[in-house]
Amino acid sequence: MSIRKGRSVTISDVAEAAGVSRAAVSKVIRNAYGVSPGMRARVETAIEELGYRPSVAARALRGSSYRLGLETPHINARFMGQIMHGAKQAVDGTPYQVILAPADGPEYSTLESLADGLVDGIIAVSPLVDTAWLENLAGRVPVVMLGRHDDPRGYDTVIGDDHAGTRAVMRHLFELGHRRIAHLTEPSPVTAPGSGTPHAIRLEVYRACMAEAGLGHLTHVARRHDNTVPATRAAAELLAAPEPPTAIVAGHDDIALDALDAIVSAGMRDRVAVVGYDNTDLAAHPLIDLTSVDQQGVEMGAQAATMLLERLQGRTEPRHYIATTTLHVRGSSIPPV
Amino acid sequence: MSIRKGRSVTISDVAEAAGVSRAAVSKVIRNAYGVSPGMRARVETAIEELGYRPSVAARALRGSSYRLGLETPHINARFMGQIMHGAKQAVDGTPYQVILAPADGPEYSTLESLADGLVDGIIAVSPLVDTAWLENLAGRVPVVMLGRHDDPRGYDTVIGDDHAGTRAVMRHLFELGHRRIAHLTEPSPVTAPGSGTPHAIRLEVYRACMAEAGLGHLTHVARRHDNTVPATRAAAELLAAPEPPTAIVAGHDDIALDALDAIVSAGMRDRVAVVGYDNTDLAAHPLIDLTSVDQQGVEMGAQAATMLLERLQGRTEPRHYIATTTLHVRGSSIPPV
DNA sequence: ATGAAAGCGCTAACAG
DNA sequence: CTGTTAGCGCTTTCAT
Repeated sequence: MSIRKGRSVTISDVAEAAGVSRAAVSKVIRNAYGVSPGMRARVETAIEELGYRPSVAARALRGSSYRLGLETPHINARFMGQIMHGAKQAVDGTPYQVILAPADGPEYSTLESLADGLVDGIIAVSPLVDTAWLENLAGRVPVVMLGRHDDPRGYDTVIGDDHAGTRAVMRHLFELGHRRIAHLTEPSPVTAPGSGTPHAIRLEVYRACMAEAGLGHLTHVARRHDNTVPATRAAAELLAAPEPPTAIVAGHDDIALDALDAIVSAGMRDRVAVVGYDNTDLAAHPLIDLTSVDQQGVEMGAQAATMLLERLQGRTEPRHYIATTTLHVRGSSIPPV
Repeated sequence: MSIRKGRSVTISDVAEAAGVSRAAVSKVIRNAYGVSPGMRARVETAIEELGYRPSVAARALRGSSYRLGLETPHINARFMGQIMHGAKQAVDGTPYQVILAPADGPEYSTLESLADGLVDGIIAVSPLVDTAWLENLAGRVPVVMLGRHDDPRGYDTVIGDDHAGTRAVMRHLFELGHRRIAHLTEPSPVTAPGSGTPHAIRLEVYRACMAEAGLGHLTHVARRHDNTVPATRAAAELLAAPEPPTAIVAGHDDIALDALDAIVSAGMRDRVAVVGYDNTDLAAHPLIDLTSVDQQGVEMGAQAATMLLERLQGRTEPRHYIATTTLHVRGSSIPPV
């Protein structure tokens, strides 16, 4: 917190002030082996007095930046908050920091730009990028992917149990007596069959459950579309059908909120059930009161960051973590009328 | 998008492949003056073929990282989304990118760590840091501060018109007939009188309006407290009073949501009005339907980023932007019973 | 218009 | 235990 003017103080300044070599200062700031207590003390004093802060750029060029990058698609933003929280928690007490790189468009470019030497490791939610491409990326910098149901060798993964979570939702709705259940989800690329994205799996499980219950003919999948059809409109269209669904299974809570919006706007508040996914903070709000699947976002974020730290410490075998899910039943899942 | 193995390709590799000097490659990638079309073409081809990406660390060490840092306190997260969006929009088409640095605890350290050579400029929301300290920081790297009503020379500011916004809220409530109006806001440090933070100003204006209306004796300020008293509880206490307020003016929308939570839980849904601030996306949701002050968060973010870009291009005189406010009246501001 | 060369601030061998 | 040295990949004078 010392205040200094002008060009910033470098490791040489500290070395000079403490009467030691730059290497010695470097060792001190990295807690490296081989520094006498006396020297350490003098160096630390000098650092303090000069208000020295190591240049991230220089460190990164030579070794580590001590930054972990979290790529966050703005989609599903509320869930990302949980991830973020967990990740920060996990790096607490380490020299590492988490920075966020918001991905607007193509995820490739955001990931590349993170890998361009800015960070020592990457946590990302990029369901659509190619596995081979990711393996390659992971060869240059440690990578943990969130929400990928693939089984890669080069990077770690953290996923929720989308099968169990979705089955719990369907069972719950069936038990309530619902038969005409629709699924409202993300645009096709993210839900393409076999793509292995969480949303693709939720969709598959939805279909499977409907079929198993002998309700295959009532299967109905609606999607929002980027920049053209917001989820609210997709939901409204669902509700305007001659025989509207009695329950809507939303791909995640943000979509569920939009579904609720459409339902309320259509004056069908107590005729259509809604279930979300992620159990974001809003779900518990009494005005929303949304039944939702909790997949431990905070824990997922923490695991992801921890895995990255392990990689940074030398682990090379891949690890894959699966978070358990819990259905939180709230007021939005009413029985059919 | 080319895929390569092993150690990443450097500027030397490109230079060699194109049969030119490294300096030439550097000029090409920076669009600098003094490259023949022929050379440019060959270099670009080589870059493409090799999948070359400049190292951010190396560039930063020597000049710019082409990264703009946005420090975001997790408080008031929904508003930050607007800022973020605007900032990204503003850097679109420039070589710059926005990265986020979430500030958990002391803002000083997050700011420092951004300034440690990671970014070329900083946008921050740090109401509590010392002006002199900030001026110093701004001497090392361009800084734009959001929500600071001070008049600094070294950095730029972007603020909303908190006076006008809050006056609009109070006028609206008075016109509805409210007299017993409470204010629910952030913990004291951020609302300390004279601190010049947006929340301090909103509080002052609230007090002033109450006094001007001859209602000084009904002034009632409640606060949430970090980690001890959530806003929901502070609101609940307000409602439990013998003569509860008929309207609650919340410091921002997230607090307003908590107030609504408490009100609904207390079964006082149609007896207490609530007004928020920031007009976040949720305010318009029919289940929330929150009257709120719009202070153009997206525009604020865009302005902030633009100002940073201007600084990076050489501007040195400070600029200060004030966003206008608009009150969006919705269902949450009911008249007193 | 092009290239050679000198660093930016730091870390990692390697000597002493 | 401590210091010397050689770069990391890039930008930037300054010659040519």
